[in-house]
Order: sequence, then C-alpha cells, then structure tokens
Amino acid sequence: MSKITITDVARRANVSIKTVSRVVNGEPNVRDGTRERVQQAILDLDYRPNPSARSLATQRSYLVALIYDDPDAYEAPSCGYVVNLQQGLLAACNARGFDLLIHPANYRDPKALENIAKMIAHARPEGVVLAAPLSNMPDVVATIEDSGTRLIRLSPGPCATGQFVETDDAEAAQAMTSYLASLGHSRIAFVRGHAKHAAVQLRLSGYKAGLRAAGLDVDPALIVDGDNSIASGENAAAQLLALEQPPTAIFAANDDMAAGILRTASRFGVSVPEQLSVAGFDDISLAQQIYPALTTVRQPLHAIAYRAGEMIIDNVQGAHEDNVIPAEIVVRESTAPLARQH
Amino acid sequence: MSKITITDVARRANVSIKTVSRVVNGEPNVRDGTRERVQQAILDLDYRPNPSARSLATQRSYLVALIYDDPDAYEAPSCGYVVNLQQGLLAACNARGFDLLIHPANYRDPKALENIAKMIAHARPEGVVLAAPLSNMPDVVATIEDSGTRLIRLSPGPCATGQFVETDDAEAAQAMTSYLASLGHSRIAFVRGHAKHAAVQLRLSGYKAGLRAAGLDVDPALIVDGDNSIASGENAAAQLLALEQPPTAIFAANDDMAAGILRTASRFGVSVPEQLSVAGFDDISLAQQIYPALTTVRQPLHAIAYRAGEMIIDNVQGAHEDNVIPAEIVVRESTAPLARQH
DNA sequence: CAGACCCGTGACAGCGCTGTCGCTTTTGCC
DNA sequence: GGCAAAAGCGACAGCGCTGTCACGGGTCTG
Repeated sequence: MSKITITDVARRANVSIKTVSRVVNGEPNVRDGTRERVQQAILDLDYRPNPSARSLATQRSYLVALIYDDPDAYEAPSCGYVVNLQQGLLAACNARGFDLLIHPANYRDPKALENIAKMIAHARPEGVVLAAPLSNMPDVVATIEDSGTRLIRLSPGPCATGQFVETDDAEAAQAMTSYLASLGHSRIAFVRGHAKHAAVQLRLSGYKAGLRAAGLDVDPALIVDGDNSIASGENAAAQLLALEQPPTAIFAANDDMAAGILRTASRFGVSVPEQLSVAGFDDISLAQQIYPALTTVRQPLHAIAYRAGEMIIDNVQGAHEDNVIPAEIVVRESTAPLARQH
Repeated sequence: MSKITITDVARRANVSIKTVSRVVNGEPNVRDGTRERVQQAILDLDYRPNPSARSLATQRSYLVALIYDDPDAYEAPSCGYVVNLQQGLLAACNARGFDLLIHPANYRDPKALENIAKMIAHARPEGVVLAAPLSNMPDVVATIEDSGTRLIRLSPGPCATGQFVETDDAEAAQAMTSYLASLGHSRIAFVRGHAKHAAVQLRLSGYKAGLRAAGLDVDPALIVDGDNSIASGENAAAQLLALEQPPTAIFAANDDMAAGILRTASRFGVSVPEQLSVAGFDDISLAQQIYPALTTVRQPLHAIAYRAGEMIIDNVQGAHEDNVIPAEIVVRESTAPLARQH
C-alpha cells in the first residue's frame, strides 16, 4: 500500500511539489538536471500519483466507458464480440493511463436507459464507446448525448451522425460473394438477419453487388429472411434446400444463422462443403468450433475498439476514411469449389 | 455535466455540508425532518457525489479488479466464462456503489506479472478477484498478495489458502456420472483435461466416485487424457471408439473436449445420443450451439463472482460452506438412455 | 546598457468530499 | 426539576494533486 505522496518525492529531490508535478506530467520548463533528480526520487520511492487526487484537481476522470448489449439478452450469446471490443479498448486506454468502465445494458430492460444515465452521472467518463446494436438505437444515443459526454458509436449503420467507427459491411459482403462466385458457384443464396440491425441491409446490398460483379443475376427466391438466431438459420436452410433448384452456396448475414444452416444441412444429409458451401459473417468464436469450421467475415473488433479509444482520449476528429476499418475474409472448411457432379 | 456540489445542496437545504454528507452516506444522528429536506434538495438539484473527492477524502478507491486469463491466449476462447464472471461481479459492485476494473492477463506473457502489479499500484482496487486458471498459479497469487490487496480466488483447486469461492467439482462430476449411470450406461469413459488445471483432478475423482456409487468398476482403459482443446477431444474419442469394447457414454472434463468428441463421433458415423451419450463440463455457450446440444455441468459463474464481490466489498470472511456454490447438471440432447440393441 | 522577455522554480489556493471535534439541544432518569 | 448522557449539527482542517501567479535570474534586443 504505497503511501508515498508527491511531497515525499519533492523532499527527496529537494524541489517543490509543483516541480515534481511538472516532471510527472511531462511539462516543459524544468531543467534537465532537476528533471533527472526528480525521476530518480520517483524511482527510489516507487511513487505512484494518486488518481483520485489528480482527477479532483483536474476535473477529469481519466475513464472511458464501454456500453454493450448484455450478452445474456441473446439466445446465443456472442461473447466474443464483447470480449474483443473490451480488449481493443482496454489496450487504447491503458496505453494512455486511462481506465475502462464496462457497462452491459439489456436494451429490453425498461430501466436500461436510466442505468446508463446513472452510470454516466456517477462515474463521469470522458467518453463513451457504444457497441452495436445499441449504437443505432436512437433513445440510447440520445441518452448519452444528453449527458454531454463524448460519444463514439461502433458500426452504427447508415445515416449515422456524429463520430463513429465501422467496417464497410457492404464491401465485405461483396467480397465474400465474389469469393463464393470464384469457387464456381452460381446459385448463391443469402440469409438476411434481423431487420433491426442496420448492418444487415448493407450486407444484403453487398451480396447483390457481389453477384452483379460476377455477372450473376439476383434471384429473389434465393434471398430469405432470418432473425440472427441459430433457429432462424435452420429454418432458412430448410426453405432453401427444399427449393426445386436449391442453391449450391448459402451466405448468411451472421455466424449464428450459418451455424443453423449447418445443422439443417446435417439433418438433410447434405454434406458441407462437398454438396453445399456455407459462409457466415462476424467470425464469432463458434465459427471455428463447429464442424465444419465456418468460412466467414471477420470484423476487426480489436482495431475498431482501439480506434474508438484513440478518438476519445486523444480527442481527434479523424478523417472519415480513418474510421472505416476493413474487414477480412476467413476461409475455413465450410466452403469449397462447386463440384461438377450432376 | 453535473457541476452540482455538496455545497449547493447544503445551501438549498439550509444545512452545513457535513449534514449533507451524513445524509448521503446514511450516517445516523440526523433528524428525520432534516434528512428529508436534504434528500429533497439532492433530488431537486440532481446531485451526484464526486467519486474522486470521496476517494481522496476516505483514502479508498471503491474499485474491485477482476483479473482473468486473456481469452486470446486460448485456441478456443471461452469468452462465456469471462463474460459471466464480469456480469456477476459487476452486479455485486454496482449494488454497492463500486466500480469494476477488468484486467485480462496473458500468463504466457513474461510481463504479465509486472502488468498486474502496475495495475494494482495505479488503480489501488480494494480487492482483486482472480479467475481460474490464474487463481492457482503461485506467482500470480504472490504478486497480488505482495501488493497488500485483498484477494479472492475463484476455483483455486485443492489445498487453497486464503479466501476463495468455488464449486465442488468432484461432487458435480460425481452427479453427472451417476446421471449417466442412471440412464443405463455401464461403460462410461472419462476424458481428462489439461493437467495444469487443478479442477481436472477433482473431476476425475468425482467420476470415479460416481462409478463406484453406481456399483460400476473403474476401467483404466476408459480414462484417456486430453488437454482441454477441441482437438484433444477429437483424439480421445477416436481412441475410445476404436476400443474393442467402446464406451456407450463419454464424459469429458470440459465442453471443448466434448465438442471434439461430437466431431469425431460424426466422422465415425456414430450417432449421438442414439449410439453414444456425450457429456461435458462448464456449459460454455458453445454447448447449446452445437448439434446435438450438449448435456453438461453448469458452473454458477454469476453467483460465484457475485459472492466474491460481496466478500471483498462487505469485507466478510464467510463460512467455508457459504463459499462453495453448487453446480448444476444441464441435460440437453447429447445424452440418452442406453439403447438395448445388440 | 537599459528594457523587454523568457525560463525555471516555488508559494499557495483550491478541487469536493469526509473525519474530528466542539458546541448546542434534546432526552432519559431519579 | 436537575443533571448527565446522548443526539443533532456545524466549523474547519485535511486528502494529494494541479493551476495560477509571482519572483529571481539569464538572454535577447536596439
């Protein structure tokens, strides 16, 4: 329990506490010799500035809050999303002497907004990073903005105002579709996600763009709805596989649905990837745990969160293109070239 | 940006700031009328005490730190473990006006210990909750104890000293084994986990006790090693299924290995649960996502973490039995009564 | 070489809260 | 009714740090 204060250091280095403060904070106007003397004293005494005292004096909290949808709220929790964001943001915070506050919010809880407001009023973070899907919920956004706290939204979807960091979902979906087409598939189906998640629309249009780029037609029969759950993926696959001309590849707007597709394929006796290629989106941890491991799109969550942290702490505005972090296609076992066996 | 201070409240309620402080902290010796007047003023002004000022004055941080193994360090990240602990601890913290600091530590990083020490010296949490498997690493424990910070270990394994919270792994494993036996299985195999995780030993002895309780013999051929990874589960299952007299049920010491067993069974054309029952341990999110959904043992992680938080914040010692939280068997699709079909 | 200026440093007053102590009422009791 | 004890409340000094300002001495101008 380090009880060493700035006064102890000052005494040992034979300077005033203000000079110690200058050295600690890297302020100018300290002679090199003095600076070294102080630094030595700090080392000798193992002095650590008291964050509370500093906060009180500077009127700053040195805190960043991460608000995300409570994973419990999902049927199939995508903890990986949360943990990756935490790590990225934590990295940005720690590098700058900030601490991270995590705040899971269940948006179906009527008190969620109140809890957010309470947290902000209590801890007074200098900025809030709002993860998807909360990031495109107007009331959540409004609650945070009303508090006067800096807000960075993560993948808020189209028409977003204010500051945000995102991946280009449309581009990523297009790339995946192109990849599928490059494997020889021409009947590529798409399973849409929950309409509430704005990214879903972008993924759909990317899918369409990918088809067009490959010279393929968009067949409405090959586009079916899901709601992001595993179960909805199962249903969608059942619907698609029952088609007169079933697809040879299915691209799902998220990994959970892709997992559902895999399950249905297994039930139908359709082998993946031999008879059917399946691709997902998100690269949740499940993607590499299921069999066959899922080809999917990986969002650079760590990088996104890190960038958001930088924006808050370094108070940068950032050119728009700096805040679009490119996604990456991860090819695993669930996709393969079209077998010419008919 | 609430700039309301205790002085504003005092002025409005016509009392001294000290009395406001008394009301805020629920101290005695305030007349009911005065108390109400102050509370009304607090409400009117929407006053929130400044945590930094309070910390500075009380010499306390109102912080609890959760240190856990960086999920990135795993091949198959068990994010669910981390997220559940976070939530349980957060619940305990928030209920008491505490904040939570999360600190992922990669134990293979040589600077991990240094980082932990740095975090503690910087943020000065009032207590540290150390998650497994870090909780039974002597150097990690020593680092935290050296800092003089209160430490609560989670499932530290046998021979643990100091304060800890755990589930009775042996009892849970015994219960699962008994359950399997009650389904009619007599050839029940066990896949051990990574030797480093102390809980693994307990689970094995629970398995043996379960067999004995059911009047079954322990067959060494049915006990194989794994290392907690999916791949090791695959290998173990391959080994077991190749036996002259293969088991009709396999109980894996964790869910990842159980998932691997499922994969191998699928490759071998052995249907689960019809021809083979499979049980896991941990109830990670994967357990309900794979097909067939896994029968497993659920650690009450939320409750464990909540209890740890209580211990730190309320400074309770706690009778030993209060700190053993019972686990629960979750029956899903991967286990079924033994088919009498030979 | 005088005046203007900058550099390096320290004294001191807060930041918003709690702990201590002392003073004034009220309460309890014979 | 009188007195001790307890209750109710306020003044004030910190907690450890930073911001402001003042001051002495050196450097730069013309």
